[in-house]
Amino acid sequence: MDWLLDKKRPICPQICERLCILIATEKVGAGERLMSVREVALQAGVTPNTVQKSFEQLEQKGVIYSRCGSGWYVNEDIHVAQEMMRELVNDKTGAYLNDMHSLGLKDDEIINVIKEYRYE
Amino acid sequence: MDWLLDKKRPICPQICERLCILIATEKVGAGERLMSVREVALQAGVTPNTVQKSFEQLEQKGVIYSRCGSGWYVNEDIHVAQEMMRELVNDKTGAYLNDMHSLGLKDDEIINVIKEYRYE
Amino acid sequence: MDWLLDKKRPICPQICERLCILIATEKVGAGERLMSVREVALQAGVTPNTVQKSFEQLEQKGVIYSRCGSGWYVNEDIHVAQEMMRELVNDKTGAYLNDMHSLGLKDDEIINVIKEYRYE
Amino acid sequence: MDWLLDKKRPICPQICERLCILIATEKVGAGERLMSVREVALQAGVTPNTVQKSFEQLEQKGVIYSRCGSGWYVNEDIHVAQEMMRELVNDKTGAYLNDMHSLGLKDDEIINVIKEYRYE
DNA sequence: GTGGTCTAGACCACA
DNA sequence: GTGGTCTAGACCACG
Repeated sequence: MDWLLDKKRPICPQICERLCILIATEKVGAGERLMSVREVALQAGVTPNTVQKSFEQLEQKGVIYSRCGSGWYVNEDIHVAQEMMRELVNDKTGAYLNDMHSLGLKDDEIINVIKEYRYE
Repeated sequence: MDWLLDKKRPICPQICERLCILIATEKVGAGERLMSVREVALQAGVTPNTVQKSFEQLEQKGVIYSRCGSGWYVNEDIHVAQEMMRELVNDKTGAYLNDMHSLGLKDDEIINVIKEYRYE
Repeated sequence: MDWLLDKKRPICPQICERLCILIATEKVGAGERLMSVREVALQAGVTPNTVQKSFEQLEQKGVIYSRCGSGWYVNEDIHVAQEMMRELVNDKTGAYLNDMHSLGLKDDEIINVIKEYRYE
Repeated sequence: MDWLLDKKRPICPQICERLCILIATEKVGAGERLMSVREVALQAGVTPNTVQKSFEQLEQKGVIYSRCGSGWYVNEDIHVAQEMMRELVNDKTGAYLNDMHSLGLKDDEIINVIKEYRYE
């Protein structure tokens, strides 16, 4: 699995988002066990500490839960994860459009910018 | 003028951006005098200290310059400001596309999301 | 029998406590045979491994003993179990009073809270 | 201020509780600034890291909020803090009574145990 | 000075 | 092996 973290931005929420996608898209099914904190940390190249924080945040939102000594498991109800994903898309899009408007771009110009965007 | 600052993010660069837009879009023309540090601070609801820092950063990039005892003025050449704006658009678009890809959306889905976005 | 385990806390000591209560309150009499490891594991919804460990800990404290190939039996002297129970009561009460004091309650207020507690 | 932390239990929730009491009892009024993370850390004799975590948990519950570079402030609505305190008392009492019942004690016996409890 | 984030590494108890 | 908690210390940008 690619984690492709953007090191310029806080890592913790990025991990949260990635895990959330795995769950919302049922790559890891309801009730199933997620990768361990240490495993994710190794793959993503960050410290277990940061990953732990991400897991805890998702737990607190009701997306996953932990069984001590055994691992982290996806909540039976994945509705929360899916709703969270929808909100993320909406929030980020809203913020982006806001920024673009502040920068003086009209809606059709924004779409052009996106279509013509060249990835490095 | 609305400053609409996001209190969760660093204030200083946000002020820079806003001033940059004013200049690049010629709301304040080349050679003209900008609002005073105090005026901006009052409008934006931040400390003059922060605004001062923003002005200095723009000066250092060659967008504006100060005349002792008189205030801050837009550089005759607004090319730099316009280039900065283009970079802003590009950076923000890149970050946004990155986020959306992380969230599992393909390019055409992203455009759909934007087209269907409902402003509140 | 309800095992009602708190999945947020270590399972092993919880099993120990429950077994200890059964013995101290003579629900299972001195010299009698306890449920099998597997039976307990099934009822409580944990792995036999964990239950086995609990039995061993109780054995080591002299509360029960195993007869090879036959199962686990309550010790003739249930004094140890009763002493353990008394300690449990004391420890839990101490922790509870500590918590309440931390939350700013005085001794008489604590007793009122308990008297007025409504079970759901 | 005494923090009187019980080093046998997790420190983080203890800090949360203490801060919550300060707010619920209006020792620190609505809108006021709390002690800094570092200050609490020094007083309580723990690392700033742990205190930071506590503050973040209270923020997430809507009890306090942070102003970057300035400090942590009590939310205008202290209702949340007061409700949180009530819940803490209730939850801990419920858990305690549950435990005591499991240990075979009746309500009046429990009150006797508390009245006769000797602090070390 | 402040909060925010992360690293590195330790220790514990549970499975 | 796993999660859970904490320490120690670093770096950054904001006020």
